[in-house]
Amino acid sequence: MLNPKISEFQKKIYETLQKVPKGKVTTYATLAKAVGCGSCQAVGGALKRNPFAPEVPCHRVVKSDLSLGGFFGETSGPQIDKKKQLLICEGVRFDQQGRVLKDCLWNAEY
DNA sequence: ACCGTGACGGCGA
DNA sequence: TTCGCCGCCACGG
Repeated sequence: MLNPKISEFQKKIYETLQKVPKGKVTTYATLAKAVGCGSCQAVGGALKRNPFAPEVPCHRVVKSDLSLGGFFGETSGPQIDKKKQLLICEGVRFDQQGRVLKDCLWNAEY
C-alpha cells in the first residue's frame, strides 16, 4: 500500500534515504545520525522490514566499513548479489574487496 | 584481524 | 498490555 501505518522513526529514515541521489550510497551510521538515533541497528531493522521496497532505495545503504552489509534480511546470498549488481547498474563502483568506493558515498553533512 | 559490548526499535509470546 | 529477545550495525580492546 502507499500509506501503511508506520512510526515517524521509520518515516524519517525512508525520507532521508530518498534524498540519496542515484549512483551514491550512504551508511547506516549516517542515517542513524540523520534521524537522531544512536543505534545503527535500529535503522537496519527498519530497512529490513521496509514496506516500500522499490520506493525506498534500501540497496543504497551500506555498512560503515563500506561493505555491502545486508539486504532484505540476508547478510549473504542471492539478495546481496542482487544488491551489488543493482548498485553497479546505478553507476556505483566497487573494488575487488567488494567494497564501495568512498567517492561514491553521499555527503549528508552540509 | 577478531571478539565482545553498546545502543534503539520492532515484533513475538 | 507488558516483558524479553532479536536484528541489513558501530566501535573499542
